[in-house]
Amino acid sequence: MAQRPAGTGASRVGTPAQGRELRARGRRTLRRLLDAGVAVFAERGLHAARVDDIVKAAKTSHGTFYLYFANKEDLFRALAVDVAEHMVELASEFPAFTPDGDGRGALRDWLGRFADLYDQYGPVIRAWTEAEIVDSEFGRIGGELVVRFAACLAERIGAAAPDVDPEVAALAIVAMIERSSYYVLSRQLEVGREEMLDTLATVTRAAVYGPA
Amino acid sequence: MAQRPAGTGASRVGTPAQGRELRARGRRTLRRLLDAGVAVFAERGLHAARVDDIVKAAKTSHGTFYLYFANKEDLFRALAVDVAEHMVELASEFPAFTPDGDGRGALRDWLGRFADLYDQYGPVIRAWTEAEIVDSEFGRIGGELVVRFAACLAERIGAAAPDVDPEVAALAIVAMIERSSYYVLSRQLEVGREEMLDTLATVTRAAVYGPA
Amino acid sequence: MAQRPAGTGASRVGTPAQGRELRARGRRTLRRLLDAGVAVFAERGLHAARVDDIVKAAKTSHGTFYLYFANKEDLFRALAVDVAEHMVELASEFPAFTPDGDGRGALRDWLGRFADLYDQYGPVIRAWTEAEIVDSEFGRIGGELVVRFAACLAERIGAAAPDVDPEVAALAIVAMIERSSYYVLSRQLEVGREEMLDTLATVTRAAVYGPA
Amino acid sequence: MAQRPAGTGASRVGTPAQGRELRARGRRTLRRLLDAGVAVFAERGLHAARVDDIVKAAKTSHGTFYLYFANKEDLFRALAVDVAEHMVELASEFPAFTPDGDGRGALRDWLGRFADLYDQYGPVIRAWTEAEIVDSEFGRIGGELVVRFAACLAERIGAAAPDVDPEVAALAIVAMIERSSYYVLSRQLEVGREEMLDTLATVTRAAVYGPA
DNA sequence: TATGAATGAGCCTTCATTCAT
DNA sequence: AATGAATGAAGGCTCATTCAT
Repeated sequence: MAQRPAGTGASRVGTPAQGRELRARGRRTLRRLLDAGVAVFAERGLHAARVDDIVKAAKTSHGTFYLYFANKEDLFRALAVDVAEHMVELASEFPAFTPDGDGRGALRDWLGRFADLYDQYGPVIRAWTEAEIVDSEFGRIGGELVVRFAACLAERIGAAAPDVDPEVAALAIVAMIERSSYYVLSRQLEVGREEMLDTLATVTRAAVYGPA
Repeated sequence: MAQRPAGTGASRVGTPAQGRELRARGRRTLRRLLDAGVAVFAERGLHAARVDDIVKAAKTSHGTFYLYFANKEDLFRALAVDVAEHMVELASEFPAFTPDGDGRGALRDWLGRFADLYDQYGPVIRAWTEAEIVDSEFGRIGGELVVRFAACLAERIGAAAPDVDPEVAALAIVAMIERSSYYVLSRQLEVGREEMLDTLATVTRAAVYGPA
Repeated sequence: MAQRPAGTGASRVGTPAQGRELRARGRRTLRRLLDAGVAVFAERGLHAARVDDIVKAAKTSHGTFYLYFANKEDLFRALAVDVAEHMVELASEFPAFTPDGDGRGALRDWLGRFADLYDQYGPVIRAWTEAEIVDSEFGRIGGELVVRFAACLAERIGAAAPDVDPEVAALAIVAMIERSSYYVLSRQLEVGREEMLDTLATVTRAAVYGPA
Repeated sequence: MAQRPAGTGASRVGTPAQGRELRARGRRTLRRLLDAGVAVFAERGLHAARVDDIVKAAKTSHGTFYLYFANKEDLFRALAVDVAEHMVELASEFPAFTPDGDGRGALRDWLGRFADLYDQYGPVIRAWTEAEIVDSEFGRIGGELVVRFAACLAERIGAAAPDVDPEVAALAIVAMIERSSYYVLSRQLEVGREEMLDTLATVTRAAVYGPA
């Protein structure tokens, strides 16, 4: 998804200053850098990741890195924006809650898609939590995303469970889903994907509809 | 490295076994450093925190810092161990679930105490998530803590909700509580403490007992 | 650490196996650093020499230094290995002893070559004795060198003077030659080069052939 | 030997500023510090030796150290002066060379006494060579000592071997003896004391009297 | 478009020395 | 006479960023 031909509306991540057209070679280099970014942020976290690690992983040079990104944060932002779009899209497809069994199936499917996204972009998502120091730029990007994400859920919850604050409940549930995915990914919780999805579906649904 | 002094009973932090006894002055310095650590980790996070920030906050010198701690991580560990003990203690007091109204009140109280702990030590707790790179020492401390914490809940949940994997459910709930506290503390969620507690109590209870 | 470049034939220093090929500019920088190392170690000794002194002498920056060497010791090692090769080579050319006058001339020539080597690399050789704490790496390099150096002499001595332990005698003579060169270089002994060489030739020869 | 009662001509090492009388306790502390100095300089060398090492070895405190010595160098100087006196004394007893067998026996005895001294004070002697950077104070102390030491020999040699520069020859021989002792002490040369003494006696004698 | 090389501010850590009790 | 505690100037090393080719 993350292409860099400047000037096209399709582009999601941008070159630092100059918005130059990229030829095939440039596009390949850019892609290598983005992929390397995901890999290195995954392995070392945002702060510990060095530009040197990234260019080595991308098999390119420091000079080249700065041809494509203004700095390390710029690369992170590019990845983050990309993830954000995916997540917002996913959030907008959060299934409507209904008390019948169908609702549960749709919810489980949706959770499966979230897990897929997390598998792919987890490192970037996690790096946000590392950057959540309030006044930093990343913190804001991450924070806004979570809030936006939660807002989508809040709508559905508002209808289904009138006795809780929908915003808070939604955020709580997002937190639950995100962290659970994280624990599974980082092997802190030794449990299979399917079991996690089942449990999350059950618990999430219960949390919204509440006890009898 | 200068060893940290043996415990004095009053505090649990900064007191590994091998240390020498500290005089009153030394104890005061140690306390200033520990407090400064919490403050600085809160403000800047683990990586961004500089020893210089900490000694300035503690109104002492670099040399003195290294008299009490081997390095920044050592200070963090001291704080982390302290938090861990508090949290494990709190976890062991997680109220038994009962379907009547009493259960909800106890749960809300317990959540209140968790929120208090988070107010005090949130920075340290959060810094863990920053350090969760799997093979690092901190990651392990933090990971183990969460698991232990969740295990306490799992016991109760196992009895109350036989149709979910208690471990996963417990971890999911812990995640929800922790992250929610975090969002409130970091002002990413603009909501009052009481509302958060109410909502969390409702949702948590519902999550465990499920829909009618 | 940035690896040091592969050898270019012209020089043997700073050229471990694994390194990348250096361009002309890089080679010049490396050479400046090596030369600066000799100069600074000469002036201040191994311990007292600061990386800062070295980079100033080489007219380059700290960062650059660490591009070529892992640390001060690594630079020293590079120089030491270089010296060691020269010395071993020289040792292998130690003249065969014969009781006639010819032997003495060859010996004097050889001593002259040793003195030349000492003029050029004395600082490094001397720094070894500073590092001779037994279990350190340098100590070992230096120690092995002296032993190897002495072994070459021992062969000749074994034949010439059967009534002394050739190894010990060789080492004693090496010690004498090295220290004398050192005293002259460090101006602790105010004597001209030629006189020193004459005396050493006489004494060394006498030491081997012994009294009538 | 190294007592510190100020004001008595017998004293060889002195307290920094105040020349106060020492009671029994003080004398014991002083001795512990001096002994610790020898031990630590032996183990780590002059530069690498830390005051902290010394006070730990002496089972006393930093504060106490500075009660007895102005600084680390002052302690070293105290030890050095002490050694110097012993060495000069020994040098003055260097046996007169005579071509008969008796001379060899006396020489061997003398070398044995030198070896004893080296066993005891080797570390300090060696530390000199580490400090021989020309313009340092220690370098001067050490250098002068060697020169003085050599001068004693030079007198005898001048008579015995008129065809070499006696000063140079003496220095060369001193160098040989000192380094050989060093190599044996530091285990770089695996040879027994007796063999070393025999060989040194033979070689030294031969060096002076020359071949038949 | 790519890259090898250089830079230097910034941070961590050590250790000789001083101070207060 | 002794000591625990404090200090801060050095000095080592890293790494984001820039430059010249």
